[in-house]
Amino acid sequence: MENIGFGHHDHAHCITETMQNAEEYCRTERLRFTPVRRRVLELLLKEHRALGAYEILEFLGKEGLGSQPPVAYRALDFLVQNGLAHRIERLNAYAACAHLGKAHAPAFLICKSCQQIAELDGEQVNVVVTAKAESTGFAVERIAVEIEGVCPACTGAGA
Amino acid sequence: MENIGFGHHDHAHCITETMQNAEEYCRTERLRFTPVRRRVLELLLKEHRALGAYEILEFLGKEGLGSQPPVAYRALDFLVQNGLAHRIERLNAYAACAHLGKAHAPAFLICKSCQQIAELDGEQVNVVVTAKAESTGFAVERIAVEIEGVCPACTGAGA
DNA sequence: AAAAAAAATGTTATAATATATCAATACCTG
DNA sequence: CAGGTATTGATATATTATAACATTTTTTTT
Repeated sequence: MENIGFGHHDHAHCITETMQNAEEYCRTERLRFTPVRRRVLELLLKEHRALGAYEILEFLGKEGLGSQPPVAYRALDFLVQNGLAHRIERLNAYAACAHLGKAHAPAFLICKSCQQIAELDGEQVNVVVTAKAESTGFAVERIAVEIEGVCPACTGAGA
Repeated sequence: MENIGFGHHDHAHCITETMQNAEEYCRTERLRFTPVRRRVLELLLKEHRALGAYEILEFLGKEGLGSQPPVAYRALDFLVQNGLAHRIERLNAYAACAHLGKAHAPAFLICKSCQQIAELDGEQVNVVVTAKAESTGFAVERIAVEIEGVCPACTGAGA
């Protein structure tokens, strides 16, 4: 798995490609990629950072796609449920998944300064942690690894 | 570091010992271990699970120690800040630290069924994650590892 | 194609979690 | 004990999230 970092990249391309992957993924999985759901994923990709449900709702409202909290929460639940987005517990916020569809073990880098988040490959961590946990008889279902700090760009900028 | 698990233990002893350690820790660090702060830590130890701020506030209210949210949040902030308790992001809740005072890298096991939490030694995970993160130029400040699943007791009970 | 079932959306209301602000009090420290 | 700092008290409000039920859309079955 490739680590998606904080570096510069072809953002327009990363959006269209991920959206295409999402379209295809939903088609093959027979999931309904409805307008609201599609738009929420697009917003997450476009902003390229973790967005709160109410931030998303604000965008949706402006675009006539709904203005009540459940609209945003339902779309986000759908995306998270199907691995198209992740919930960042630390921030009570949501970010587009950087490795669409593939089962993976994300570890998140959260920049305190610019709120951007990056997704590291947490597979190794996952293995270690699972072994440890299961040796105690605990049945692991979900692992969240969230790393708070300052990204390279913000460190450089003196933040 | 010893892993604190879900097994049976001498709970009264674990409370008094941890409280004593906390008292001493605060004395040597010149921290003010005020009645509210002391009581909140006691409650976390007594319940032996993650408690929400408002659950704690309810206890405090009954005991005349304050009834407004900031009372609970301030005490919890103090405990977390000084390593006497941890915040469990996944639950928006708080748990007493099982390894008082020592710098450590906790990883939490969260039982979906009984809400008890256990603290694993996350040192190994910490090292792996920190190396990975810092190789991207990210300055790590805080790592949260939270593992959701079902504890041995609840698995046995068919939960 | 019509009927039935399932999934998604619209809408209202409210619950749960958290913080800002400012006044009052307690407690160190010189 | 005067002055500064940390803590607590109290009010208000912000932020995040869900329950519940009506309506509409889509899919499946007949």
